[in-house]
Amino acid sequence: MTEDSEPRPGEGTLRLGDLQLAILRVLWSEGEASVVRVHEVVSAARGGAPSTISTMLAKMEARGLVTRRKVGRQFLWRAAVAEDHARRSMVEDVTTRMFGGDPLELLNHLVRESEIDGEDLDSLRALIERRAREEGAK
Amino acid sequence: MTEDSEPRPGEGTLRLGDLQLAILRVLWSEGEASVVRVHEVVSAARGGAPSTISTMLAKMEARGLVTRRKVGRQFLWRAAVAEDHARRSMVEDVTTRMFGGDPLELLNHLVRESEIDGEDLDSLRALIERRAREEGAK
DNA sequence: GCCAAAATCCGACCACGGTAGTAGATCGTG
DNA sequence: CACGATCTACTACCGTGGTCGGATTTTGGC
Repeated sequence: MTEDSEPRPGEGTLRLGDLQLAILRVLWSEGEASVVRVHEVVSAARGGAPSTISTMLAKMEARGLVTRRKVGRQFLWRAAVAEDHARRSMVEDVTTRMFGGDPLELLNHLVRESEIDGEDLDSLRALIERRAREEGAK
Repeated sequence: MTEDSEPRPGEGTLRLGDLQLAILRVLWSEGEASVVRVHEVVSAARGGAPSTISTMLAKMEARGLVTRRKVGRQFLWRAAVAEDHARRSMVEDVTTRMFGGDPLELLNHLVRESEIDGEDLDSLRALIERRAREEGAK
């Protein structure tokens, strides 16, 4: 048991800040990226110095959100949490915090409050039918 | 124009911490409540000293999230943001951050990933039909 | 009128996201 | 070999959520 002592980020709700999310998005879409590369993409949308990215990446590594690997004179960074996991976690968070933990309530809210046109309604119907079939066949 | 100089909390996405949300929940459900009353309810679920509630309430007043009114020897606090507004804002936030701002993507995610049984599927269908009627009659 | 109880206010801390300046290490090239 | 270009690491700050202890104010009762 020499490894595996870092706290896995799977437990508990992971809360990501804006910068963290922006960094993760680059990592998710590119697989691996250097600080310079991440900065290139992130700064285009929101500005900031390279050292800001570097510092944040270090903090995120400490929390087990990313890993790094030395290649030549630089590091290549990689996300340690899947985009899907982040999405799931964030949706679960808002569900718990604002809808008593009931996803159906959130669904209800979305259908009522969102800007949805007839076409969207159709694809939503299709979605439900697909899910109903899976449910029936289980 | 002697009043109305506090920044209205309607602009921008309002991000609420756990304690803030817990406090607001009490205020939403009771209309008005004293620090002691809020503490009574909140501490039951998560502990904490009365002064913690008091301090947080003060910070929240500075941000325009709550208002207060003197009654006898104590203050009665009242939420300045509607529960509905908070819900909408939080859902919009996660939609923007994780689903490219497209509510339909979030809907999709929920139908795919949530624990939903046949009955839920039925009420969801009803929801959509109702919305479709409104949409058609507009 | 005075005191104990009740409630509030004030100042202090910690954790963490975000931001960056600057120093240190490394490498390619003239 | 030395120098400038790259990259990374270190340190320091600010804002804000969260947490209190303790001082202060207000009151009701004796």
